[in-house]
Amino acid sequence: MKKVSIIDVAKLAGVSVSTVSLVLRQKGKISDATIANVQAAIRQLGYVHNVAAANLRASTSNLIGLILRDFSDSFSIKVMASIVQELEKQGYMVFLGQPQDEGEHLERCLLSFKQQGVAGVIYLASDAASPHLPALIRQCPLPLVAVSQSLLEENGNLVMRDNRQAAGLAARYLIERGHRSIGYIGGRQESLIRQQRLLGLRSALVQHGMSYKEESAPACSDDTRAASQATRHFARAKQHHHRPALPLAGRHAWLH
DNA sequence: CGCTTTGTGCGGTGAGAGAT
DNA sequence: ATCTCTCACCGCACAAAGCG
Repeated sequence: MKKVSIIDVAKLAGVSVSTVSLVLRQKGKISDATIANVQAAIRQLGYVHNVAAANLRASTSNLIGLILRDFSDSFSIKVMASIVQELEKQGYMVFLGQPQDEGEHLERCLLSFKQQGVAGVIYLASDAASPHLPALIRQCPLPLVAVSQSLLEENGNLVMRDNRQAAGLAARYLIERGHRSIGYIGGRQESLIRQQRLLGLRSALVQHGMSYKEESAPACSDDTRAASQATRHFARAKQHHHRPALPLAGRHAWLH
């Protein structure tokens, strides 16, 4: 059971291999009759276009190396899913790498990408405490796009989320609706996302003549339970703090 | 004999030539 | 002008040939 090649198709269709190649890629001017002929031969033989060989000849690659730093981060997973979907649409295949650290593991990961001849690398950063990419990524000679949930102080191709602006927008939204006691819940203390959002919150509050208090922004780990516990705790403390006569509902709000 | 150089095949593509 | 074909080549592995 020999593998079917473009030569077999050409023989069966009674044309040359280059004509088959042109039909496969829908290039050049090929008569409808020949196209139908070739396609019938392809169907009959069950031929499958060998993209690896095509890439070899054309010195191209349809492989993209995707590095996902944090598999437990649901946001990164969603970003990855979208990336894979879009790349597949454009005829690319994704190689997934999950280095355990930013040193030796990452180096091995990049090496295997190079060995596979990837066209480029997409780096999905984790919510690290550092606003910088790992040195190995920065020095990577392959075309690179870095995706981060927080702002990075880097040059190059970056896709980032502006947490500072987002928190500012959210805070302004609440202020415009009359809320005057605005808190922020979430993120571990050292989280860069948290720090950037607090900056946005603080500057929005200050702009509206309100003050930002440290105790209005309790930190907690990222999981839902921790967040809900922190929220309950926070709400209770708030109620305690104010006189019961104060209409709490509609006057207090917190970002999460 | 052991090392190095050269040739060939893998499955395709691209430029340019050839046939109608 | 259209359509199709010939030939060299991609990067690597493996085999055959060359050589001291």
